[in-house]
Amino acid sequence: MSKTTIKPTESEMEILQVLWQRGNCTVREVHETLNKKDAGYTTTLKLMQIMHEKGLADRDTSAKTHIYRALVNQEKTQQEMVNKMIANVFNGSAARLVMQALGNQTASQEEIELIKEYLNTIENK
Amino acid sequence: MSKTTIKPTESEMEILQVLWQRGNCTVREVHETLNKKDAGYTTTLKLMQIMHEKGLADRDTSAKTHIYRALVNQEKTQQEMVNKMIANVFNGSAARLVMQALGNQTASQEEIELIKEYLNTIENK
DNA sequence: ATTTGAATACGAAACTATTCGTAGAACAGC
DNA sequence: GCTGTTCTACGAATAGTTTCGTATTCAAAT
Repeated sequence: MSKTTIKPTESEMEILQVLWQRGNCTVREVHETLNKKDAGYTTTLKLMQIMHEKGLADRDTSAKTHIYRALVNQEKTQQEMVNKMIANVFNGSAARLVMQALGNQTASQEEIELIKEYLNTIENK
Repeated sequence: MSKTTIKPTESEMEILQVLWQRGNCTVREVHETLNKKDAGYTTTLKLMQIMHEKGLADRDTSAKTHIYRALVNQEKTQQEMVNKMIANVFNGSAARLVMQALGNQTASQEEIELIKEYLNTIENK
């Protein structure tokens, strides 16, 4: 069995989203993408250094300004977090989570169509 | 605007699930329902006392053994946590979360049927 | 009434996460 | 070469979470 799964913290997740979306990034780029009023630059730097220590991110230190990239897979990480939430918040019922997710304002008509197509896909096999 | 939403911690969520399922509970009942090998009784007690301080739970202290009940609504809390996850992990896309949730082993055939019905329901209005 | 067992209260330790101050290195422009 | 800016490194302060040890209270049973 491989090493126990690393669960990113909330701050780490925010940074991972930027890295997943934009690929290789400097600390400055990440920091400005998530422009939180509260946190300073060195906070973002520190967090990304910790992510490197934990194995969540890799970095190229050949130049003065380091380039970071995500080391964990986006789908796999999302899958793990959803599973954890199903177990921890929805008592093991994926259906309940889905319905809560679709019942809110963030689920648009197009998204619902996407999901229906997807349901057909997984049902036909 | 009401007071800022309280986000339960992971341990608090475990306890809330018991309170939601079983209604009124003593600390002993909660502790034995989630029989974690690691945590002692006073740990559960302390957590539930903190939940009371935070307003997550109410308690009846008229008898020696206190009776706790959840003060936060299950659906509302789940909704908030799903929304947070959509924002924080799925970049705002409810559809992506749903697909990840349905793509794993915890989604059974019956659950998928439930969801299809639900989709028809919300589409017909 | 004394003992025993179970409950609460409380504080502190251990751990984790987040934030920032400060120092020093690298570099660009003058 | 200096000067100022940008970057990394590092340690420490702060905050939040989880854990448990210990003291005390309460009540039931002997």
